[in-house]
Amino acid sequence: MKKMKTKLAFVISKALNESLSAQEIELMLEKPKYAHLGDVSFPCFTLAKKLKKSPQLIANEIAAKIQGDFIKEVRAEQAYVNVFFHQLQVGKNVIEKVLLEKQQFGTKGKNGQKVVLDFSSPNIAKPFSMGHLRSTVIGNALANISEKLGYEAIRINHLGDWGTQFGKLIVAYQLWGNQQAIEQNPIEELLKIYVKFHEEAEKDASLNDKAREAFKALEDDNEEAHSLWKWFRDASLKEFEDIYQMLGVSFDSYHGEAFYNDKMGPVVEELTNKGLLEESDGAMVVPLKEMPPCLIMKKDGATLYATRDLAAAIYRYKSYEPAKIFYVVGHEQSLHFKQLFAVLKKMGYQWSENLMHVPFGMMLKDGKKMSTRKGKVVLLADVLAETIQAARENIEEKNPHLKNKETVANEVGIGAVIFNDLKNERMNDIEFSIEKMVTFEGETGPYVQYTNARIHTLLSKGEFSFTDTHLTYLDGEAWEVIKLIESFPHVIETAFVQANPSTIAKFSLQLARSFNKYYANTKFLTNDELQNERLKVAYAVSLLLQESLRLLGIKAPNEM
RNA sequence: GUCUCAGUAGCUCAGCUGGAUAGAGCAUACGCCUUCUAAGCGUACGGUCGGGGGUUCGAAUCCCUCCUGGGACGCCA
Repeated sequence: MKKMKTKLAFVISKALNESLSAQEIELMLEKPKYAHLGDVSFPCFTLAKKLKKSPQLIANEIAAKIQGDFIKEVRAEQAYVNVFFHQLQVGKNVIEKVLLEKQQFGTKGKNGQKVVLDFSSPNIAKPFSMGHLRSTVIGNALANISEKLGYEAIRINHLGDWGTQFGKLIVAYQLWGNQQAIEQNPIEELLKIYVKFHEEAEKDASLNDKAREAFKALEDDNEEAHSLWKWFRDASLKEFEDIYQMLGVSFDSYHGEAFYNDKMGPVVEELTNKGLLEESDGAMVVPLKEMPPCLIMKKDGATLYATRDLAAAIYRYKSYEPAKIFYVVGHEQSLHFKQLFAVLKKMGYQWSENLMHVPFGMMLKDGKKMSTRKGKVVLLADVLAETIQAARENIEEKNPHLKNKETVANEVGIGAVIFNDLKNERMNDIEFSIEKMVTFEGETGPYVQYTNARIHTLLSKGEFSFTDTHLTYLDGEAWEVIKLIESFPHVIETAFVQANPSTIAKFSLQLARSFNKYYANTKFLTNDELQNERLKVAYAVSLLLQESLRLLGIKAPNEM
């Protein structure tokens, strides 16, 4: 099935005796601002210069020449050629395609290429806050989108599992740690002794020296230090797993920072051999054009963040040979990634061009960055508990006889949180608001889920089944719905190209809204020959709503 | 200071590879459940698209400049 725009562009190109190619024309086609002006329009301003005629005249001439079985009417209005499609004809094509392909609509065949996604990446022994949600849900959605478009997605959780804080944790544990408490509540307890360490270190500076020693021991592979580190890591990870399970997120690799400890030496060596390193104030750096130099080694010879990321990029490229690597990491690290990619390029790695930083805005509280220290951190687990509770209350109030109440409450509550995040333009900062998240009206995840659930009721009450995929009738009010359905494959591709899942969230809202409008004014269960035709459209809508939600990592209950 | 992101309705945001009359949701007011889930639908109210220049037949959209706010800028990650 060709896109309607593509078909129309072809016809217009012919009308112009192919003085412009169909591809060129397709780029010029636009969606009229108002529905009464048609489905697609072709502005003739630019042609006016070329043909030395008034745009109105050109519009008239083109309008007179174009026709096709899918075109119902063509009007020249001012400088525009406004085209109205034959609604049933288009609807027939689109619905048939969706009914046949179901959730595979818009899916592309496997292309044999891999996409590596580095996302979520929380720090060990620190709470999983609302701040970590963004990377997690954006990365997960991008992975799903990549798979839909034929890529194999490799999901990597680049854990923050190394660094001097582990020296502090080890010392703190040896002084005040309680094994049982940590087993039961790892992150809370570890955070507690971590905070205590900082308080005590204010009074007794020798603690910091001890922490340095402990970290040194850890780096030297001291057995006790290592086993403590591993224990902290495992225990934290176990707790993160609960969150990931709620969010429906999984990973192919948990190789965090520690994994690259033994892989940085060769990178430094390679940089040296390639003559890229320079000494600067005692540190080793790679100077870069038009940006600050990239620090590779501290004056004490220790490696840095950038060194680790270089090692990771090279390792990942060698292991997977991916077509793309996405780094779903906050915007505040944009410079770091620019430097990282530039250094790889200087090292002669052509593939550095396939690395893409996918930045996003911050989660703010009271207009400011959330900070663990200032007690401004909001735990994701707490937020999810609240939204699930809100979903429970809604169910009790609105649909008390629902089966699987608890499952649905989870799906709705969690979906609300994920959707609330993904509907936003990636780069925008988001002001944290629990009130907004427990509101299930308007532009929210539950609104989309609810629309889908109502369609399921329609389908089951109407005993919908289709023996043929042919659509024989279409309500005028369903036209906007049909046009949206047609655009779905394009929406997915845009989301991928722009690495922006919000495109899909916005699409799902539009589709739900336009269906609800249709639904509000149309009786579906009429027990006549039209019932099944209307249900075909409704079914197609529900398939796309479910698929959109799935791509975003959100469940779509049949009832709620 | 340099770089970067943002500034659109009371609030939260969409629209930004330039196009016809500026779009949603929330909030407010008023309607619509004796028939498909009211977590829904409708009507009304609401705008110097941060300011000023420029490019263009045409600018919320592109360029310059200024203002405001966030972030990043060598030995943290």
